[in-house]
Formats: sequence, C-alpha cells, structure tokens
Amino acid sequence: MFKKILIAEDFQDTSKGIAEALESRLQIQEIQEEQYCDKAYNRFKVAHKNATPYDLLITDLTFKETHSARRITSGKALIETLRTIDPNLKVIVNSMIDNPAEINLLFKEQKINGYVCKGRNGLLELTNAINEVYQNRTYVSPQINLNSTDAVFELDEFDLMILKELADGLTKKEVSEKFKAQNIKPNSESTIDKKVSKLFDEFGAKNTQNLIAKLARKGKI
Amino acid sequence: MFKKILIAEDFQDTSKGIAEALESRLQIQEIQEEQYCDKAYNRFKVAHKNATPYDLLITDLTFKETHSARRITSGKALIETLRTIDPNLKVIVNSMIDNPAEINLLFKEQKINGYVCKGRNGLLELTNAINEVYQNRTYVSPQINLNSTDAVFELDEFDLMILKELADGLTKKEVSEKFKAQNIKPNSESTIDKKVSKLFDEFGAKNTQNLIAKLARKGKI
DNA sequence: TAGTCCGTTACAGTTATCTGTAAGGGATTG
DNA sequence: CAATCCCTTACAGATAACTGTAACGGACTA
Repeated sequence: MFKKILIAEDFQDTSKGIAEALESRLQIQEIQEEQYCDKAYNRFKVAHKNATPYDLLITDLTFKETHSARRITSGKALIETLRTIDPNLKVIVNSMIDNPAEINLLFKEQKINGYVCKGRNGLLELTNAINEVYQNRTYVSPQINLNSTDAVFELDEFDLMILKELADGLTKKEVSEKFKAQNIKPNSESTIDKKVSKLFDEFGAKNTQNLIAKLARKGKI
Repeated sequence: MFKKILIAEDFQDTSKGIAEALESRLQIQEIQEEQYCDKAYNRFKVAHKNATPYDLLITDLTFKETHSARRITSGKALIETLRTIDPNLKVIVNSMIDNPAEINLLFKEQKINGYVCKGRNGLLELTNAINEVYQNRTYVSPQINLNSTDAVFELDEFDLMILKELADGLTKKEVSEKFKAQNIKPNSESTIDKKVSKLFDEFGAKNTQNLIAKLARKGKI
C-alpha cells in the first residue's frame, strides 16, 4: 500500500475526515494535510529532494481565495506543477464536481489516476479509489457516467470550454483569440458561432443569454 | 456542555471530520451523523418522543439530490421542521456559503444561533461556535461581515423582472414591448438598457451573458 | 418661484450577435 | 479514384447590444 500521502484540501473538516479515514481504514503510515496549494507544492518539493517522496496526491479542485497572493490557485495547476517534479506521481482528485465532460478532461489532460465525487459515500469511494490506483488501475465514482451519451444532449469538452468563457463575459471574437493564443483548435470565430448555434437547437435556447441561464441554473457551467 | 448533538451533512468526509472533532476536542457524549434531511428529522422526532432529545443541530444548507423522493431537501427546511418539534432547539449552520445577505436572513428568519463558513479554520470555528452557543450567545465566522453594506447590491423587483425576461431569451426591445403591452412602467428600451448597464457596474459583470451567469449560479434568477 | 436632482426617454455610433452561403480539406466509402 | 460526408473557415448582411449625449418632466428645496 502507499506509504506517504499528501492531501491538498482547503476545508478543514473535509481534510480531517479524509486523513482520519486513511489512517484508520488503510493504515497509511504518513499522511500530510495542506490547505494551500503553494504549501503542498513546497512540502512535495522538499520531500522529493530528500529522497522521501510522496507516492500519492489526493487533491480538491477549487480552493478558496485568500488575502495573500498565491502562485498556484487550483487543483489542476497543482497537479501540473507536481508532475514537473515527479512525472509518475499518482493523483486522485476529490471534488464535488459531477460533470462527466469536465472529469473526462482531467483524465485526458492531467492524466489523473482516480476521481472521487464528494458525496454520501465519499470516504468509501476514496478508499476504493486508493486501492485501485495502488494496483495501477483507474477509478471513477460509480455515479459518474463518463460516456453518458444517453438521451439528453450533453456538453462535450469543447462546448464547455466555449460556454465557460462566454459566461465569464468574453465575446465570441475574444474566445477565438484566446483559443488561438492557447493553440486550442478549432478556433475560428465562425466555428465558435456555429457550435453555439447548434447548442441553441439542442437545448431549445433562443440566444446566448438564454442558453447560459439554462445551463447555469443546472450547475453545468 | 451539550450532551447530544445531531449532525446533518451529506458529504461523508466532511461529516466524519466534524464528528471526530466534536468527540476529541469537546468530549461530546452522543453524536449522531445523518446524510439525509429526512433521516435527521426521523431521528430527531423519535429522540424527542423518548424524552432523550438532541440539544444542538449542526446542519449544512445544501444537500445533493437523490434518486428517491425526499420531503425535506434543504438545511433551511430542516431547521424549520425541527423547530416545530422543539422551538428552543439550538442550531449552528455549517456551509460554504459566504454571502452576508443570505447569512443575515438565516439569523433573522430561521433564528439560527451560529453560522460557520466552511474553510481553512472550519473546525476551530465550529468548536468556538459551539462554546458560544452553549453560553446562549451567537457566533458568526470572523471572515463574514454581516453589516457589509459595501458591494452587496440587491436586485429590486423591477431589475428582477427585466433579468428574468432576458434570461428567458427576450431581447431588450422585446422586453420593452412586453412591458408596454402589460402597462408596466418604465418601459422604454433605453431605460431598460440603462438599468441593465447599472447592474453591470454593481455586480462587476462585463455584459449580459456574464451578469446572467453570475445571478443564475446564485439562484437569483 | 427658481434651481437642482433624478428618473425616463430619444437618438446615434460602434461593436457584437445571429444566420445564411459557400469554399476548402480530411476521412470514409463504394 | 471519385463521390460523399462532415468539420472548419471566410465572408456578408440584418439585427441586437452597449455606450454616450442630450432633452424633458416631476419632485424636492431654498
């Protein structure tokens, strides 16, 4: 079993709950909790330098803002940073996000090893995830259906990226420019126009603000 | 100190973290965790009937949806229901909501005794809250400023009418025409333009879709 | 009664949205 | 190999969004 686990989670109650479970249910020898991504990074770096590296990261995705400036502000950025130190680091994400498209993106781009959705069985699922990941398999909370093509129209990853930018107040032209700058394709204003218009049909929306209202109410964006 | 505490919290990790802290830090004798409002209600009712009532409720506000039908679906509803059984029940809300206006409402309408905002000191604040509430005082997480008139812009009724129509996909011209047909004043397209632009400033929105996203996420529209 | 403030409205100019049409390229198929 | 499909892209035209200026009128005040 894993010997040394790093937990990055800003909510103290959640963090303690996880740490307690790892200790009592899995007898993990060394557990370190960190409430800030930057601190987690520092601790990870030092341990790696001292040849006593962590062999699993359990991290949340969103962290509350603070007064003081932070370099790393999200779980996603933390994963990317730690992987520059140890490309083989095993990672389990523990978050309340339940959108299949977003979770898919984490497996594809961040190459995470497990995803646990906070909920009524969160700790049980987390211990299962740890066991699976330890045996070099991946784990996803069972209530998440990653290939949910079922009936209702689903937002694919690209649609979601566009919608999040639009909801943040960018114009379609600005989204196009941002995608070009980040080398995300397709990225023409015309294509983005077309994608959004297709979503109008699929979701029965009259215009952008109607589409965003519908999706934001559902918590999709 | 409180003898018997009921915790209503759907996330297992958070619930365990709280229960563990109450046990180890405050030596609470009897702690009951419930992940569904309905189950919390049942347990509370039975305990009250058996003359072994709970003397403190610690509850979250939002609970994940489930497949099965539920009668009580929010912490707010749970508080109201339990107070019909025991009007003097002490209540501490433990949630991630940090909007002063919303928290103020809980003190005014639900007459809650304490509010702890989930975060990096959540457990410390919760134990402080319990101590204060036990001595018949109220408690609010220090980072919440309840009388922050600053930046807490509220939507008046007319703003809301406009925003709901816009979120439904009407153009400003159509909203103007609808208001004229219904004899709602003011109703010129120009005035509606101005009202919405003022809301951009107040809520720090860049355009209509950004404003609607922000408000829809908060459940305001 | 004159001055001032504020909400409403009209209008104009720039930018953005939305909807077509059409062209090019890659993948698939017969 | 050609036909076809689908995705991407460019472009164009009508409508809508957004911003600024200015005029009008009611309410309040000195």
